Amino acid sequence: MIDTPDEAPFPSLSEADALPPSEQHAQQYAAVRNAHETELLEDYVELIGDLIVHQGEARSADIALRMGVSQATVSKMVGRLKSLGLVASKPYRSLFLTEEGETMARMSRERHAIVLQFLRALGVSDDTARIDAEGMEHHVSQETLDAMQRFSRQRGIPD
Amino acid sequence: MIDTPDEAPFPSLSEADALPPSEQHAQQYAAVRNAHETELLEDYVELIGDLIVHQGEARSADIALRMGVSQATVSKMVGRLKSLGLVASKPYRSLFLTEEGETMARMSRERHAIVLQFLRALGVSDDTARIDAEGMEHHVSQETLDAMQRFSRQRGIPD
DNA sequence: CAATACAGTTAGCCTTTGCTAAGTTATTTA
DNA sequence: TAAATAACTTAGCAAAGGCTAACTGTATTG
Repeated sequence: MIDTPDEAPFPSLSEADALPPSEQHAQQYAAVRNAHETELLEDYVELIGDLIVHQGEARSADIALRMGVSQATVSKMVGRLKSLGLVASKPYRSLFLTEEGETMARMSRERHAIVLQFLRALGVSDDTARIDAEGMEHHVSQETLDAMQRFSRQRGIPD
Repeated sequence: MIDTPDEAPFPSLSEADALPPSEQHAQQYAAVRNAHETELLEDYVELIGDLIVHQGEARSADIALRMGVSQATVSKMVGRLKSLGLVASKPYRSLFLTEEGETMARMSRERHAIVLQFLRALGVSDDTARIDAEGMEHHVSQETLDAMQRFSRQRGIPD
């Protein structure tokens, strides 16, 4: 009896009822795996950009401190960022973003800001909003970002 | 931190937020790293639960198909889930959730449903909502979940 | 200007999560 | 029921992202 009961033809009211078609399902997970590949890179690049803006320079020790990670880990990661053409530096000196790195940093920062602002507008407390935004920002599509921005603009900050 | 915009309807994106204190900043990243450690486990457990409900049993081949991953990967992962006491099975037979696994599956499923419903209520298209929900669900705190649920209830699903 | 402290790098290890290829067990079917 | 097919497991590899310990370079300062 191989009658593998494939997907229900129509999605019912309560979503808990139907599994998406396998192929679509697989794509969802693939999208998440994909996001994971770039999100750490984006976090580093975003942080480096922020440090340059706010502290004048980006030093490995500060990155390690803020990321809550060892300096060795930062060193290795910076090597990866350099090999990807996102960061430039001379040995033992502080870090700079390439053109491409700048672009990534700007986009990350904007996305981060939109999500953070949105969560606050939704009525989430500041501390929680910061934590959740950090995790969510890499998994939010442009379409959802647009919806968030629309909502924040419309609602502003709740009373 | 300084400029939590309580008055400004929408703070401009170019306006650079000050950096949070290092310690708090590190905690944010730690929270994300922490979420990453459990989210794959949760995805597997949730999927296993869904397969049992919708197809009567959870087989490795189906999991591999739906996760978009090789069977070998599933086999290894299932070993981990078993060693964590979330899944039970006999060799070469299909999978079951332990009590603990059931609990995790239920919680994941609920969280997933809340996020998905919320995104739709926000006006995001179905396909996008599915993809984003899959990525976001593991990074959403209880406080934010509550806010999302409030919003969905209040606004309902737009037709 | 030498000693010390601080910052950055390198080497070597571990775990997780992927893969392919090859082997084992279960099921179907000729 | 034997052969073929499908499902599952195991072995061995790789890349990412952590770590500590040891080393090299830079900066301070007595």
